[in-house]
Amino acid sequence: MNFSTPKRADKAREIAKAALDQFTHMGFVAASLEKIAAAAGIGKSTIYEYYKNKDELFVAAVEEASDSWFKEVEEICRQTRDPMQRLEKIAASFLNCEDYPPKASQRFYFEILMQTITEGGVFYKRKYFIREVHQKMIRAIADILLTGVSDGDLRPEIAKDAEKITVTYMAFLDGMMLNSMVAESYIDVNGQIDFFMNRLERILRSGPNSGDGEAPTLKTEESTR
Amino acid sequence: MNFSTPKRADKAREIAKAALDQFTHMGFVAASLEKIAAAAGIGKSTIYEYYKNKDELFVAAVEEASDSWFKEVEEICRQTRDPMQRLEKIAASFLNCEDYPPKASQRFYFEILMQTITEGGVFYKRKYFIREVHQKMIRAIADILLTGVSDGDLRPEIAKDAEKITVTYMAFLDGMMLNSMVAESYIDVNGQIDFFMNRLERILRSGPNSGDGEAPTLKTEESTR
DNA sequence: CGATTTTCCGACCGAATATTCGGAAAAATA
DNA sequence: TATTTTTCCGAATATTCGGTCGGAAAATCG
Repeated sequence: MNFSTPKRADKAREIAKAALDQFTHMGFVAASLEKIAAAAGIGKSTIYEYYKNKDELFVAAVEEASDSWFKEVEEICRQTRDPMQRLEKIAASFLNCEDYPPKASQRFYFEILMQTITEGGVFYKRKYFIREVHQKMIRAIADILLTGVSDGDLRPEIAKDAEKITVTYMAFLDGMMLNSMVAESYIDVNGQIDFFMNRLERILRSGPNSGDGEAPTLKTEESTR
Repeated sequence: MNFSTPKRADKAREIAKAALDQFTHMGFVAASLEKIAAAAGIGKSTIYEYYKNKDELFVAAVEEASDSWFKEVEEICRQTRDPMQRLEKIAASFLNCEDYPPKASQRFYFEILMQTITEGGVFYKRKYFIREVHQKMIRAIADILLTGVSDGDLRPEIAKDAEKITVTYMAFLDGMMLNSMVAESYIDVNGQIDFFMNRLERILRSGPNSGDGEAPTLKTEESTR
């Protein structure tokens, strides 16, 4: 649509934010345009002045969310230089370990994935859009690893596996996110993250003996709980 | 409902299977009762003779699916004794590495999770149901690890971490499943699994220092390329 | 101020879809 | 065979929702 004037653009973003909020709390289908309009304090048909249809609105909401994700990663990287600490902080923020009850952002993340996966989903025929974001995420994480290597904080040998490690790390986060939502009552999510990050650190970190091999520096497992 | 007579029970399962098929291919919302009925070769309202409503039907479909998952794990454990091989086979079957195009079972798996996570989802107020299945899955995998330890195939020290390792393994599988559906074009899923399983093996397997000779199927990383 | 453009929205529309209902068809029973 | 019970389903119901339309209200312009 036409966002030429700044006023229009502002209003469009306002609507997108309200939409993001609704999508996040109730999912794409359940978040009806009526509810979104009500949340934005406008009439339903006004939405159509700014977005062609519900799908476009969802796209705008996704952009809103992904922007804030990358901003958060940037912020974390600004606050701490150590690569492992960065990864830990990103994991924590991704899994929202503190403010538990909401868990809203995770749900939205899965909504996006579902819309990409399911036939007829908003992104099913626009995978390129989600892939772009996804690849950008991978690159952001891989960069942390590579910077860690060139800074001498991580083993140099891992550079060639940076992407594989990144994908593994992200897959773990995705999976734990699911678990945390289904099984929060009997799975110690933070403990699991500690456990994983601990193992990961042994693989990545430049140890006293940088020799590859199994069972490197023994570390107390007690730190996980 | 009343499944007293065997005939009724059979028919109910037949309907549940047709429903599972539809849910799997189109998701909970898109799989209308009309389509399900058509797939089952019955009239739409006949479904209501066997299930109170769509939600109940979904529950039945989930039971159908989880049964077959556990049967598959059992079968894998019957076919191979080595714990790492078991885990690899389960991962492969979970991620459906061979018959790719369908990817249907994964989508159903996520449908279940979404129905558990999203407000108003079928399982949102029945998490206990999904948790039971989930915990049973964890137990099944953890058992493989513990059996591996007591058979001397895996390090004895890992026994106390069996559950944490299991959850990590499953979280990775869940996450990779998502990735495989979104990013199949630029992520080498099988390579990632090999990579993860390889690292896992180094942690779990009784090393050369335990006198047991080194792992028979130790892979080089090159095997992924 | 009057005219024109832009922004807004209430009311409506059509398409789905879950669920109900009444009775037909079939099966069981006597 | 006659009757009762069970199984089935076509048609109707109610509701929800995405999207359209025509015109009111507000802003902009000359």
